[in-house]
Amino acid sequence: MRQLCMPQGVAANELPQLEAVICSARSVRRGESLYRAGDSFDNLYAVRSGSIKTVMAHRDGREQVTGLRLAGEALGLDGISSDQHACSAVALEDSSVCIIPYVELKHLCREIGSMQERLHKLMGEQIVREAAQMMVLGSLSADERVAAFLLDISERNAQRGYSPAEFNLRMTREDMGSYLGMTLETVSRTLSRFQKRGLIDAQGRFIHIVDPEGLRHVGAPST
Amino acid sequence: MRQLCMPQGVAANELPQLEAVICSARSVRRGESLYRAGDSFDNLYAVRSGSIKTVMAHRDGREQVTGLRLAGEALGLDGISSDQHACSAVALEDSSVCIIPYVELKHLCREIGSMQERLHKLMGEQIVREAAQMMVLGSLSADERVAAFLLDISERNAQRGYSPAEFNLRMTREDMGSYLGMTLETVSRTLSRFQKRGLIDAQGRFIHIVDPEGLRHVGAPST
DNA sequence: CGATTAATTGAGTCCACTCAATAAGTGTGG
DNA sequence: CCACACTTATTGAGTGGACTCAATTAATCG
Repeated sequence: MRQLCMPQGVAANELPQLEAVICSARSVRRGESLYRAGDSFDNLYAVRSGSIKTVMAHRDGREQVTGLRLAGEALGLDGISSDQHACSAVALEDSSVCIIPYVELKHLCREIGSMQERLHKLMGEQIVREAAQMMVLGSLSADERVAAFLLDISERNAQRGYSPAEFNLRMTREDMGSYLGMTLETVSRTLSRFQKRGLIDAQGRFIHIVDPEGLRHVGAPST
Repeated sequence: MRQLCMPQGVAANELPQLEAVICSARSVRRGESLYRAGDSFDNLYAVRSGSIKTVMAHRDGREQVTGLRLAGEALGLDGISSDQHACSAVALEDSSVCIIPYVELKHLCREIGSMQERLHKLMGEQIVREAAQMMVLGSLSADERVAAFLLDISERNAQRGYSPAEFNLRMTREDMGSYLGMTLETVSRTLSRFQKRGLIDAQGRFIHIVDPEGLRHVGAPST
């Protein structure tokens, strides 16, 4: 648990203080919401096990997956700006999270510089990650989007000490399509094509990346 | 200047302390970069006058506009996560910015709770704004994207005390297209069509929003 | 095991793209 | 001030990539 909740960048001697703030854990069953858009914002979370998607809704009801959090990653920053969550967090599988009360974390950040630094970096990382996803949605072809997504998951798995080559995606083709701005059919076709080209080996939601370099060079729209 | 640099949420009696941190201002000529992707991150900025776009580059050189900052808005948060800026900031017109050294701001945030709160909200707002833009790029049709963009600018103008109905956009059709994930030709055609429908009155980069409610109801892809 | 949800694949359509040509700005120097 | 070069914007014609609709097939789960 020490490694999972707000992990990097906190000096070992400060861990007890952080643990004093992390009051508790909570489990979330598959399909259940950790929080919903509009809920009052009280806590940040760190995914302890499992995986969670964040979903944002448009006025007219259309929904889009705006993020995916794997074990070890932080969650809930969307509530800071307005004291209400801007999106919903839904478990993709039975998961558990650490609860980090924001008010207490704020106080801790005023006492401990490295905690302040860590929280700022966490927010900064999300800002950069979302900007990168804007590039994916705005500039890449369907093939490139799927390739970029697979490589992103692969990289994040590697960082967290799991296999970068094999993983269980847990989300449906529809979720993937929603996150990547395309239809579930196009996602499915693209994965099938990647498989035929020998780039991946997909059995439903279980993905084996055979040729990461190949994925990295999946062609641009036309040029 | 008091209203422009880190404006809302800072109590009046704390302003002198904030002003001690805002060391200086800087002007940026049209087309010039305030900072470039890869530059070391030292300062946050507040746009004092003019407007600035942020641009992110893909490995292969493709660029995309990821944000637009108007007078009164903050800039530079993309550098916090890695101590290097993740995108470039380019002036759309001759502009000036306040320079807020990050290290000093961090110290101030540890001393003054409302400053900490303000910085957190600033970052949280950017996170939510970017998530909303992901929705625009992933779920909306070309017409809806342009309408959403115009309404966003209109709203931000209103918040800053300018006219929500008339404004000079300053960016080219290409910049708009890049930001909205479409080609400059499609942007141009869409604006022309809006004009024929009596939704807007556009003279080049000068936009007059005639029927904001109409814009809000620009149709979905098919349904 | 049967019921339901998820994934694959095919056929045909359409929206936004590319390519291209013209028009309208913008700014600079003679 | 106008003429020139250059950038930006508009509009047209035709194409194509991702969409919709539809029909199976494969998983998943009570």
